Amino acid sequence: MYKIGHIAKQLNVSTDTLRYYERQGLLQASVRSPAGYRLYDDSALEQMRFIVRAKAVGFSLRDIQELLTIKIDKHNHSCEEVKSLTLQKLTQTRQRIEELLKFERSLSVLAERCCGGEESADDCSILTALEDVDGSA
Amino acid sequence: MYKIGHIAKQLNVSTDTLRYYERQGLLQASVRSPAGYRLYDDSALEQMRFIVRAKAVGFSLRDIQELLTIKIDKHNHSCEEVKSLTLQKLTQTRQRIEELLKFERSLSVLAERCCGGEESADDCSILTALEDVDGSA
DNA sequence: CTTGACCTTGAACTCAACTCTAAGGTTTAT
DNA sequence: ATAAACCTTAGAGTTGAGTTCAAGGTCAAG
Ligand SMILES: [Zn+2]
Ligand SMILES: [Zn+2]
Ligand SMILES: [Zn+2]
Ligand SMILES: [Zn+2]
Repeated sequence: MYKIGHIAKQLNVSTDTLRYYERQGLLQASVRSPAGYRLYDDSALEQMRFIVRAKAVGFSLRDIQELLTIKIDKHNHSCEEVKSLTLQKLTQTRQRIEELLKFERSLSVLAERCCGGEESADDCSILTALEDVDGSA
Repeated sequence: MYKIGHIAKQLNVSTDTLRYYERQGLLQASVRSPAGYRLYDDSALEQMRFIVRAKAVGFSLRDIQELLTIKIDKHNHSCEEVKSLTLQKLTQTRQRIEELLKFERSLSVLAERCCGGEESADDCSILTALEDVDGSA
């Protein structure tokens, strides 16, 4: 049985994060010590690893809750549900990437055109582009 | 002179957003009507357009504040400052894109391997990957 | 027997960019 | 004259993922 600080170090998260996940219903301590300390067993540690890995591939805590619900009772859930969550996250991620790529292209163009010199910004092409109706943003 | 609702419609933002921008120091109404209504002139409208365009290329409201400070007194600011803000934002954007691309690749791999069928999730490869230490995440 | 490292709680705070609510005043059209 | 469509304010709520705080209890070592 491990105390919260031990788990935190193992998984490189803060104890606050572990308590927060508990409040969010993601990970309960297995038992409490007589003094009220949270005590985690190996299966709790494994569950926390699952959470950390799911976060590392881009799932939100809410997604992870759903994944855990399925994982805990696999037999009454289907591959389809899991894949659907994954594809949904994939779609969201791609949309966000598209949006950021637009930003990236606009910002590159703006940066390329500006001389970046020490002289006054009176004729700065970046400001001009943002002012003009014809800013090629 | 335009009332807030007029500006809001023109620029496709909410009146709340305009009031919020005012609180944030981004855009003051030119004057107030006797009844206390905000009245904007064309230069205020232009400034709001600037803000909207800057947002559209990915600048945050805080960035935009800095840009406006420069824009309002171009003569005492340099191209270098403007370009620096732009490059900084570009770097941030690229970093975020990199992060999301990692998510995207991991999620694609997970999704590809899962059959997505209606049968139970007992052997779902996605769950397995997230459980196993060897999850190729 | 006390110091320091650990643990507990609830509540408030953070960031960003709004959005919403309540309770009211103004303008315009019919 | 009254209803619809505006506008005002201060302040609270939202989302997501935590972090920080205050005030205190516990445990091992020296
Ligand atoms: Zn220049
Ligand atoms: Zn420039
Ligand atoms: Zn399957
Ligand atoms: Zn599957």
